[in-house]
Amino acid sequence: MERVLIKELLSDEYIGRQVIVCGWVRTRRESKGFAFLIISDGSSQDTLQVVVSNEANCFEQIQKCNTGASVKIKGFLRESPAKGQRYEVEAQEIEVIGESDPEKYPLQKKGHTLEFLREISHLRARTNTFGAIFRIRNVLANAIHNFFQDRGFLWVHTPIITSSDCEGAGELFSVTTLDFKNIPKKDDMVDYSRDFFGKPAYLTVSGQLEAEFLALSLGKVYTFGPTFRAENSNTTRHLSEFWMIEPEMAFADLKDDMKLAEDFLRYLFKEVIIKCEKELLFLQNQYKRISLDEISKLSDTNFNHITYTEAISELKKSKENFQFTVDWGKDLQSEHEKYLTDKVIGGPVIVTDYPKGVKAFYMRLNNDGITVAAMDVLVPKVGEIIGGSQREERLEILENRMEEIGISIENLQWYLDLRRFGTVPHAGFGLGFERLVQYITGMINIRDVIPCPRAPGEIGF
RNA sequence: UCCCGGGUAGCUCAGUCGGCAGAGCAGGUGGCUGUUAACCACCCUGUCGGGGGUUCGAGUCCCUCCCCGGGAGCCA
Repeated sequence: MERVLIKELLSDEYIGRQVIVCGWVRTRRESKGFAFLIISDGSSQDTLQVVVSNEANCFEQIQKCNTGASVKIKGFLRESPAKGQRYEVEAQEIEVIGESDPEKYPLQKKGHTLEFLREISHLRARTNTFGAIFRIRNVLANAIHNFFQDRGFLWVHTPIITSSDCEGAGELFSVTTLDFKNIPKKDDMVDYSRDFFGKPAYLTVSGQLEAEFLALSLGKVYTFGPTFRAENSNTTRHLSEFWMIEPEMAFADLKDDMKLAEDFLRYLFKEVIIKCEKELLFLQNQYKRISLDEISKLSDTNFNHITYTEAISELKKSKENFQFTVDWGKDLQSEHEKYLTDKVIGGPVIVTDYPKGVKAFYMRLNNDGITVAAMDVLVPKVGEIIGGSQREERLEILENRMEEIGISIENLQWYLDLRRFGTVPHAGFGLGFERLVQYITGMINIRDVIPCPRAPGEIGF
């Protein structure tokens, strides 16, 4: 007899059939005549109620079915005579595969705070909340691939170890095999020629520059992989290791880029509603921070567009008492972004055409000479979820920008080659995967949407 | 890194003016019931984050360090 997942089991199809279910005990309720077990197996938001009659041979096994124990149960699926669940399994055989000492098992038959669960990351996926989050995370990851694959994008694998430290995307983690107790020096400086790669190496902060050369050969590509930032950021929306999706398209401008970003997000909202309705409903009821209706509405409506200049004028009009002054030329602060999404728009918004001074060197200079073809997708509560742009494809202008900002032209000759030989307009963006999951699940802290969060001082699991 | 708020039983938290260390939940035992985070009774549970100081006496006041949370900056 084959084992059946709870996800498949709870249906009329299995009524009256003998089945085997494996999982972990959530709770046990005992009485003289009956015992009830609640089992979860990770396949579904639903749990399974197992009824054990005191006349069954396996009744004595109940003593070992403490919270956390792993069990294999053989029995018949029945329609449940009591309220609270539609189906249940009437147990005939119970095998306790792995016991769990109730005095030591940290997960109790009660609610726990997210902070506490963060300290037991190796067990928290057994809870309703984290089960829901990680199933949603999986569905989104899969949907991301489907979206791009359906549209002819190639998944490309950009390096995790890089030598370029000039993207300005943040602080880098060094990668080295040098012996810290005996660091080779030359002229009082670290002699990297003796290091593994013969020069300094780092963990990647972005695969964009590599994605660009692949797009300028293959047409449409995307990356989906881990990214590392060594900033000492202690916030609810930063991780030191996170996953990023970076599509890049040749023969495309900012409008195409925006359209892609919008279609992309709408598709993901739609998919998660179709495939994770139970998970979303659970999170909605438990934390009251998301609404299925809202996500559903988002999956079907166009995003608002606003230029940076318009945004500044909206912010100046407002009577809000901002901590940071609003000035054309300065970057938008969190409080400004929140005001735009929550008060002005009331939903996600795409802000475009930022002053060149607040954006990266590779963004395409607009005809006005002072703004660049950039776009940020801002969402309520989380803030920036996507940052993208049309890239500067004109060699001379790009060189001038790099000089202006002080970026080594020498080290990026390969990047400039793309403008020397068959340059084309191209555009792309970066989506922070965890921020997407955070936005959709409504989790306050980004550390709760990734199995093993990496942040300053946090590398426990 | 900066600004706030915290750290007391396994978990969540109360602890007044400096004077015997508390509750709910969890756990254990017994009872009871097709039970639903069951219910009822009883029982068990402490490095009050670490170190130093003031005091007859410190969970409580002072200094210091560590850790956690929220906000900010940096960014996705």
